[in-house]
Amino acid sequence: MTDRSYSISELASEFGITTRTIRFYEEKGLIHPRRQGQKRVYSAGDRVRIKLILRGKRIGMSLQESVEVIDLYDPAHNNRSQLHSLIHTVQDKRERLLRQKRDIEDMLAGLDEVQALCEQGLENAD
Amino acid sequence: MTDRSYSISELASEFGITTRTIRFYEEKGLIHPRRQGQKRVYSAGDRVRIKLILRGKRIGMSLQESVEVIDLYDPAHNNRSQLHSLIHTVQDKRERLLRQKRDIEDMLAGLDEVQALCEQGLENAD
DNA sequence: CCCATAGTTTACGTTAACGTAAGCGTAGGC
DNA sequence: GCCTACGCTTACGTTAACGTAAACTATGGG
Repeated sequence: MTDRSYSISELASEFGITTRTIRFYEEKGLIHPRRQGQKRVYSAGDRVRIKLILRGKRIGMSLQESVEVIDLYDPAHNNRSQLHSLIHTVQDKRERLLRQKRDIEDMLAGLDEVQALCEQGLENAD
Repeated sequence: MTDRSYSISELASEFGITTRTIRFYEEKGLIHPRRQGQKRVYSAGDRVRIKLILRGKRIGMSLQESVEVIDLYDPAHNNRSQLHSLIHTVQDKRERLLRQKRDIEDMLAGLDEVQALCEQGLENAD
């Protein structure tokens, strides 16, 4: 069920992006769909990678940065020779994410205030 | 105390950006420092605006989007004729921020797993 | 007096992340 | 047999957000 495959336009419409974008991601080495003749065929894994890339984009990561994070999950990178530096990388990412989370919470608090002022303004306008 | 003024290089070094960046923000209409002769003089308010712009950048907002949010706090925009659309805008921003927050939390959870695997790998390597 | 420091303007260069257009192949339906 | 939909490659265009360089001004110190 999870091993079905997808066409490029199928994924494009699912994620609300263009086929050009998907080909661009391949051009940049972010995904590696296999081929049937000329045509690209995407696996469930390819689909997840795209999903994760888009998640990264939503929180302001560059494509390269997203892939960097995604590849952390890849066991291939888990050769013990680099486990320590990997942990360090993870720690860096975590700190940046926590800061972003604080930034977002601050901004949400600001929006709360604005909204309160708005509603107050509406009441007084009666 | 909060009404002191700042030179361009002072703010640049405080925020870890270049003077070019600050002038660029002015060029784009994001800030409007006053002048003493030729020289730009920044108020505490200008400083806060820059700070907020950089906060927006950290969470992946464009400069225009940041200013849009910052201007929500500006009472000048609070003419009741547009209070409803303002509330709508606030609601939109809020939803996007909440989604970003979820994205970040998901990613943090992923990092937790990676780290756990790393530490496990280090133990087994003994 | 001269130099170093900090500031200014103008203008061309650069990178990321696609958009857009041209020109072509191919498989299915009427 | 031809059209339509979908896909492919190649290549130039575009926008945001600055970087970088050149050439000039102002000023305080030694």
